[in-house]
Amino acid sequence: MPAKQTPANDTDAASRMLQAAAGLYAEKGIGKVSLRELTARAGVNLAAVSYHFGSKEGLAEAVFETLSRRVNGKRVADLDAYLEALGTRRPALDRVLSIFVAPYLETGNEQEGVLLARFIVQHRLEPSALTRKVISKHFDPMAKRFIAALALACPHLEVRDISWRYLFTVSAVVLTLTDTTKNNRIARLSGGKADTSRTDELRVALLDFLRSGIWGDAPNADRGRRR
Amino acid sequence: MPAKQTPANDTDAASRMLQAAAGLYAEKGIGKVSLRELTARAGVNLAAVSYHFGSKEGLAEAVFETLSRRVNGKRVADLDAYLEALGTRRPALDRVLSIFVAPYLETGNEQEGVLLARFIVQHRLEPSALTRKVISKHFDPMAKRFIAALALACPHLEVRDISWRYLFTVSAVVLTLTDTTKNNRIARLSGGKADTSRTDELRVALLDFLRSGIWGDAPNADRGRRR
DNA sequence: GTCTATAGAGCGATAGAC
DNA sequence: GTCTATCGCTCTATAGAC
Repeated sequence: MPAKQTPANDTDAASRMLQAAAGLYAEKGIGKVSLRELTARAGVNLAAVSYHFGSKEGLAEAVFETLSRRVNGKRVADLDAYLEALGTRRPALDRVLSIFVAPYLETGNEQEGVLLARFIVQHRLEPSALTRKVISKHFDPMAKRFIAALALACPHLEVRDISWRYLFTVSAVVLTLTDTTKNNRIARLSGGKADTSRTDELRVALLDFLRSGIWGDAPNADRGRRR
Repeated sequence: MPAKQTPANDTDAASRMLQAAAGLYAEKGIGKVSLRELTARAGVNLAAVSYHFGSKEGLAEAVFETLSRRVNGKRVADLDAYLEALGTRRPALDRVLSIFVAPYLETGNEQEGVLLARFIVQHRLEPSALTRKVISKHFDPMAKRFIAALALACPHLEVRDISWRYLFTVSAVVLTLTDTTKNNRIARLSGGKADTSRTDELRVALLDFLRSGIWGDAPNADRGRRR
């Protein structure tokens, strides 16, 4: 048996369909991929989707179930490990946030971060039975863990404030991640001074913004305190 | 001629189509409205859209052209008036932000804020010729004005930082506004402590978050400064 | 000018041949 | 098991009757 470069999964029809679907979802949007286009890219027959996944929606469910389980499992595991290593000490806001945004910004996995962001945005724009199911199963429990961790990191805040700021954080992260092409909007507006396609700079700027926004220690307009 | 309760525009076929389109876009999403559904609600014939607007896309363009021109015109005018009244004094970050988020949160116009937010999110998720045109014509100039105003309000920041934080601000605002139903996600996650359907509380929480995030005066993880 | 009726294209799903 | 051929549906756009 000759040594193949690709593992068995890459040549398996079902795996090729999953890969093609993930790629097309990230590129074109989740609702804009037809079965004909998808099966052409995967190199399988039109009927293969129905045969292996039952329906078009079955394939999408498989893609997002797998992705969401893996990503959120890792986020919660990383958070657990960090909190456990701390013992009774207060977690650093910055570290909690880093763990939270990691899947969106991991270098080498840019496409996965974009796909994940697109999924959340799609759910907000047009929730479906599929997105609702995946969100409640794989995202809600993770979100509750992070809200609790943020509360530990910010003892001066009430749960109410933390909840609001978690919502704003998620919104800022995922919507920013939907525009990371070479000619993204903020690159145009800033003349290239800021550019979401430079992932490392994006991470630093994003974490700065989120840390300050969540911590909340800013001058109020009425008091007009200076730096 | 008997006195009618409704002005001429409300009974005009074109106006009824524009109103029906705006309502359906806000309720169901911009890409999910068929001509049959739209013309049924407007009480006109299926062919009326093509006749008055050329095509389905022509109608959408009319809706968003009008909305974007009016909303962003008002934002820029309000900003101008504020800056002019100040003379050479430094603008308050809070006031600049209030003017910026106003169209999204104005009470009485909730549906318009939602429609506006949906339009931006739709553009990020699946940019089209139509959204690109409206964004570059009606949003980009407004955005540049606000970035400049934020720079005046935050003299300790460079344009690069301001640009990043403007992007995060827009993202947080519009994506938050896409989930303001009675059973919104953050209401579920927080057990009702935070709830985007309570617009007044949302405004306060959002402006707090944005002001802190943009100003940037938060403890860094390494220094571990306390409140 | 306005509407009816339909053309024409693309879609997801599937029966049945192999 | 896999593929071809096709069904039935929905959509936008428009030609032509009124």
